[in-house]
Amino acid sequence: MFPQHRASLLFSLIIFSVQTGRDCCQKHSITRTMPVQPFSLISWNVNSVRKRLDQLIRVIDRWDPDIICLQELKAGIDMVPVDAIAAAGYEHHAMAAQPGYNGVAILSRLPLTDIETFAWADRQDARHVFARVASTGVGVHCVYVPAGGDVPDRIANPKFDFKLRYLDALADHFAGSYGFRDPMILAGDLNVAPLPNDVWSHTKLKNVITHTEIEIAALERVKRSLNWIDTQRELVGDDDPVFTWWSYRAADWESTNKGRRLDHIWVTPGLKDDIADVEVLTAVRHWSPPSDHAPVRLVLGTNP
Amino acid sequence: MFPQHRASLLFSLIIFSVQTGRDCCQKHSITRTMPVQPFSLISWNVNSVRKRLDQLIRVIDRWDPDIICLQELKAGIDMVPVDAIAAAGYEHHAMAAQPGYNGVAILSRLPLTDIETFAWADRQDARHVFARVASTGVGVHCVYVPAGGDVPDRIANPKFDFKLRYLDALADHFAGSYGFRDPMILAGDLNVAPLPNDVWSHTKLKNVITHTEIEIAALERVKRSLNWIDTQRELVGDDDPVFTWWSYRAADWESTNKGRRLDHIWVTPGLKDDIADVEVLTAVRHWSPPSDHAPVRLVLGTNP
DNA sequence: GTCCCGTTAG
DNA sequence: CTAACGGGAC
Repeated sequence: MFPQHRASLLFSLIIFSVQTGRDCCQKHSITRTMPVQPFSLISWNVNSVRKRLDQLIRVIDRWDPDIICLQELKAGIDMVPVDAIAAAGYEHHAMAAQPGYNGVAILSRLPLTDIETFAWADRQDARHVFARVASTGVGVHCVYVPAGGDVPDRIANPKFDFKLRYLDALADHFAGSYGFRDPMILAGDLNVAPLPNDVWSHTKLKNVITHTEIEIAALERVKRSLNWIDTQRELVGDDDPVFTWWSYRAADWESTNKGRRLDHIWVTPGLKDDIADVEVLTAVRHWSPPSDHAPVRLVLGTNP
Repeated sequence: MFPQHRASLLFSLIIFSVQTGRDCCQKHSITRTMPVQPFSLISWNVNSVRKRLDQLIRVIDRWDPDIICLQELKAGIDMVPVDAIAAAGYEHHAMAAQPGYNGVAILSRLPLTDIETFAWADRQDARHVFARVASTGVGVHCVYVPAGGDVPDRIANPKFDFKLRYLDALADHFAGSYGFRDPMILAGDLNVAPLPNDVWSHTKLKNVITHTEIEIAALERVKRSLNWIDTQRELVGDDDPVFTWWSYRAADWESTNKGRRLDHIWVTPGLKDDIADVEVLTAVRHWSPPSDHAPVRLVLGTNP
């Protein structure tokens, strides 16, 4: 069912620095890479890394990803079980943590460089961490976009306003700090289900947060900032429903299947042809005690 | 190690009503009983009946008591898992519950009568419930005496004052409402360790609540009210340490053994000769997740 | 240390 | 519904 891989990596075949030309103050030195062995990345909103530690180990045992992007750590930096994670083979990590809320981490079998954490839209939330895989230069953004509260109104609901400003800041950052040819992956809980088939009912959710027009437009701006490719839709097209999240409040979440696709893995255009597989690990949503999000797994293969 | 019994009961051999004579308004009709088969009762401060439900079932499976007295239910009446308890064979219960704190219950395989709940010392705490085993007339008091806070000073610490007033009210109730020949059992967390060998250090705990002189005197008054017999000390004497409680805050509670005997099972004088066995079920304190109290088990045998 | 509860957040 | 937190209690 699921292809099994040994720990692998993107080998750099052609390495050259690129200046985008649109920006005089390029932050990162950029590397063009070519995968010769499959490389896999799992993104998962764990809803508490402490409560989900056992399941994280199970995910590792079963899929053995090279990189894991976690969102909603919900633990202060000292409370994240880094020792158990390192013991499971992920000795390298880039993390932004805060007590109780938010928190993102990139876990890696291989050394990471250029680690940065970002706090957008005038709040110190731990929602965005970046790192490059040192050996290949591939950049990884792990992002947890604000949920946005209940009322889809910027003025009545400051959380919704924050969400939209967060997405705008993210778009500005990508447009201003990287080049189109920088090989990067963006993985995370983006808290927006942009397409009709990203929700169980396009009509019924038109006015509920995660599927409103204004959020979809804001996410589209982020996507355009670096011509990001939505790997899931690149592979399966837009015509089939794909969900990664099912509310806790429905006991029969699988039979009713009122899900949404809130978790995404994007790649920059240079990696588009390397997309070998993308899948939602729905099985994990059945494990106990569950996160409300299922992990998403991307496999990058050989570019012939 | 532990004698195993089938569900059993006290058969009434000689049944006659008794008037105490000291009180014109006797509340209960009284029955003199004689056990012909072993009868057992377990008293346990569970520190949340919800968190300890699995362990309660294990206790039942292993010791099969006729009556179970629970303290610190810590659940509102609708939150107590009575269905699971009934499924385990205890279809009859007398309960006083309140959300969050306190809460006592008498669980029984056999029908109960004369159920009463009491709230002493001007507070509506759920700390005392009474019932009679219908078939035998033996009365059972399940009591959770207030802990009393940290400072052993009636004036500085209202909780300590409440504890002492609670014990006084309890003594008055027993003296005023029952006769010496009424066969009754008092089981519960009395939150007092009266004897030197009821604590790990008589000297070090002389001024800590549960072992102060004034509490011991107050408990002694309760004991005298009906000439209650302390079954544990009746059987083992006063010279050996016996503990039923070990603080959560010591990880190595068993090796250091800094315990106290806070949980007691008393009987009225008529049942004294029936005491067959009393034991602290220390094994249960090892189960996970533990209560800080171990259950106490009383067996009443045949009176020849 | 463990548990309840209300609050905040999702 | 699930989770973290802070406060109170033991």
